[in-house]
Amino acid sequence: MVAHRATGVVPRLKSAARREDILNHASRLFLSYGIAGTSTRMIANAVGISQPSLYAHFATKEALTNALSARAFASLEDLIAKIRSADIPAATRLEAMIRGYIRFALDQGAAYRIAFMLEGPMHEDEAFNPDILPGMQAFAGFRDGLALLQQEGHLREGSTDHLAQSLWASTHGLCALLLARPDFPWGEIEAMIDFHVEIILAAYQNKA
Amino acid sequence: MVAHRATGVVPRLKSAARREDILNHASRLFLSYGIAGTSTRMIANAVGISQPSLYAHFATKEALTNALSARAFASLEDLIAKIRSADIPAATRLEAMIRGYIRFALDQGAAYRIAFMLEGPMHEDEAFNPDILPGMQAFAGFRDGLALLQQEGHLREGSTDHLAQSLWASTHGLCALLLARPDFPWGEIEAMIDFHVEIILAAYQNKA
DNA sequence: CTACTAACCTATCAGTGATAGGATGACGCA
DNA sequence: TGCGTCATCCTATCACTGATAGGTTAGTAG
Repeated sequence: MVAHRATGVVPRLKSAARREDILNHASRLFLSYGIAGTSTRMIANAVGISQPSLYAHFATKEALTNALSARAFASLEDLIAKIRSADIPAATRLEAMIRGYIRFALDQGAAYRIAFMLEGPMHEDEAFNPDILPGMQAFAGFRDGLALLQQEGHLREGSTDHLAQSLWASTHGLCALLLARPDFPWGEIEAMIDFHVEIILAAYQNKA
Repeated sequence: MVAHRATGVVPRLKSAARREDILNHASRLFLSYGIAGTSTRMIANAVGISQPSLYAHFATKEALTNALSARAFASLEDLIAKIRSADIPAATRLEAMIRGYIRFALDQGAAYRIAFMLEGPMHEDEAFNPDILPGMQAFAGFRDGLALLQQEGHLREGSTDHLAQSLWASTHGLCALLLARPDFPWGEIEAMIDFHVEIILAAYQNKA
């Protein structure tokens, strides 16, 4: 763990490269030990720099976690955009989006947690945290995709906002529980996901 | 905040009473400052005892939060049991359970978070945490209620376990998002809840 | 060769959860 | 009444956390 520093082998890096380096190590540590269970010293040690050096790149530990979340959600946004414009039948596009979302949440557990499962602001009138924006943008893409499906008649009628939020909630619920309670007796997880997706599709899709 | 200690007014209490006292203050503080944002010293100060004295009642801070969760979930279990045996038409019992669940989650936000939203064990093979059991028992009651409804023909067919977990996920999803992201532009929250409940009922209820 | 700047360091801070070991007060029993 | 016993509660302290202050070093432009 101290290999780098002991041998003084760590090269000085341009700020941007070092920043990516930090994010990569932090991401790996968060997955192993959780966010609260990973200290800034652990991250710095893994990178091979001193703990205060982290603060040249991120103002706080929270900023670091938010940056990590932002990076991951940029890829979710890509994923959703790709599915929206993909050459697949509109009828199966909703399923692709839902399955893509679930896969992303389980794969990028740490990032997903940061964006949607951490303790939020305590008072509703608090300032909106702009670092959370990437998650919100991904959701906006999701919503727009639904709006399009609705226009094409593949989504049930009703307020698109309500539908998007409700569908989001139903999908998020499974992701959140699987991430928060992996020790729950879920049975076969893939089967559970299939079951849930099927019910969601039946509930939100237009079967006309 | 230091009123008690400064005046030496705090009486010695029998262990059980002091324990309840601690839980009550901790619950209030958790709601205001979050779990991570509430230190053991804040709790001790509010109660009017020294910080180490907490450890006579709870082995760790986590044990305290778990106890708080357990206490709250006992009341959720009561609520569900009450609804199950209540003199209401079987057709509306599902809706009552879902709405009761949502109301509980939003009212007892801190307890709900502890049971279902905190960082769980990192490795699936880790020992099952018995302090989480109350939440699991409440879920078991929920599941049994669904099994009964299914027998009576008010729930769609299929694996009761899958149905319970899926319905749980859908309901939990909304609760979790509302708790984690109160700053999201939800619009009118009550309307959102109504909308979601309606969709859930249509998806899981047997309309025969 | 010098001056500047970004990268990086050591030393230290207040605050955290948790532990060790001593003081105090109530209650049962002689 | 006096004496032990034991639960309650304390002060002092631990290792560790996130964060800050201020000095050092390496690369680079002139």
